[in-house]
Amino acid sequence: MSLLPKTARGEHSRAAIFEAALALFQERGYEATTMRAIAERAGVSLGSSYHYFASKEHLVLEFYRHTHQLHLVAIGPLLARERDLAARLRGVIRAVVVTCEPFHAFAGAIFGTVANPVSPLNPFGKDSKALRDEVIELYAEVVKGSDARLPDDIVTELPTLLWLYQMGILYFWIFDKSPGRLRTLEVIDQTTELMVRLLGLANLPVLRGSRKKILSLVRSVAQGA
Amino acid sequence: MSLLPKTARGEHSRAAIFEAALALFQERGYEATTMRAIAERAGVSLGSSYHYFASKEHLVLEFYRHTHQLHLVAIGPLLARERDLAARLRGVIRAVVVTCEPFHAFAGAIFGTVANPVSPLNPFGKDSKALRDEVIELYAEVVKGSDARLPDDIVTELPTLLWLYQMGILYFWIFDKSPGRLRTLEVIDQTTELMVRLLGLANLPVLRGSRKKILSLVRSVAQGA
DNA sequence: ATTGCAACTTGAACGTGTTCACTTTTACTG
DNA sequence: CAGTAAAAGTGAACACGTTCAAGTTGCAAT
Repeated sequence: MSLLPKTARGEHSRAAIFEAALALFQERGYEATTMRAIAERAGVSLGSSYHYFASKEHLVLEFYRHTHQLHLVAIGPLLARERDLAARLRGVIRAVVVTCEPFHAFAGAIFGTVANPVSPLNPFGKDSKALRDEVIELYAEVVKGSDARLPDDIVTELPTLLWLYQMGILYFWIFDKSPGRLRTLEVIDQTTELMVRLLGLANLPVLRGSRKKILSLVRSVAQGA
Repeated sequence: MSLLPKTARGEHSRAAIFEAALALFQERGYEATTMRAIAERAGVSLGSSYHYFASKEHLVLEFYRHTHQLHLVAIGPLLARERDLAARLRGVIRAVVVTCEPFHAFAGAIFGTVANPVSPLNPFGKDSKALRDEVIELYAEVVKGSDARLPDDIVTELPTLLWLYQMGILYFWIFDKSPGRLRTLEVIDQTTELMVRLLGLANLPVLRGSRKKILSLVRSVAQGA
């Protein structure tokens, strides 16, 4: 049972535990970091860690919230200034990998847990719903704040698709060993441009039938999860 | 260190361990099955299990090989008879989920391990290369054996894309709680039809530019992994 | 038959994440 | 201030996956 602290002392402990975990994850990697080491560095007992975080995996969930906040801060100016959809998308997704760069070394170990349908961290699950909705809402903002004219049915489903797209990019980024993670940045530039191009074609007569089918499919799949 | 058996006795032990693991995974699920329980049911010691399988996860890799064999047997007649690409695709992918149906209950627990970039089971990794190549080769056969006329550049990249598509379907299938897994079958029918339709459109002038870009992107991504 | 050696087998021991019955501290009430 | 209940904290104990040094088996060569 993971509890929110109700006293100043509790808040301090919880923060110390998370900070110790984050530091150790970066120093040694996720698996080499033991709960005992985290507790020791945080200056609390092993049992106390479990008072605030239900499991080692839940520390990772907190890590996601943390990077999401960093991401939001990083893209604030861009979203306020830029109106072109392709540029907004490119900037936001680029900011994701830039924000996560300091954690690249242990991100791989974490992704497995996240993709695990059984894990409490799995993006389609209950524990991560709040954060998921926040991220999807962010992409709704990316679309709505642009000057692109898109059909309503697309506007409805696009944020969820962009959320999935972001996860795909992160998965690629994890494997990316190129210097400065340049390959990932290239892929981001190409895919965002391509997506916006295809969105522009969505009203072509030959494609309208497919578009309806695709959107109906997307709705059906999104609802299932 | 996981070793292949060199004597009849060794083969018997290895088979017994795998069969015990498979049975227990089905009865209790992946995580509730302990290596001790597997060893006990197989009639060997705990240490012997590790003589043939480097880890609990490697038992899952063997499980993949097993289901792949079942899948190959199941689709043999279809591939020999049917020439229509959409029908071949639909049949092959449907056969995947039908073959895996008996293992649905514990498939979820396994997928996390598979998606984990750090795990030896991760599909892009070394240990699973042989099996991955086999599956991609299967989809090459699905495409080549059809009467569809596709541009060479597409024929080259399509098998890998279909392999990825199959994994996507399996991920959806894991979450599917509908009776008889009907939703998954529906999604398969819709997506295969859609894909073949889009492949037919790939030569349209408006799309040719995008197609080149998409294929170049696919090549770049596939090579990265 | 004896030897030698590789294949095979064993289970105690290690470090891990997690649990839980218990103690200590904190904050509030009368 | 005393009392008390909630919050915070503790560490021994548990079951697990994994390792390893030592043991046993079977067979080919001498």
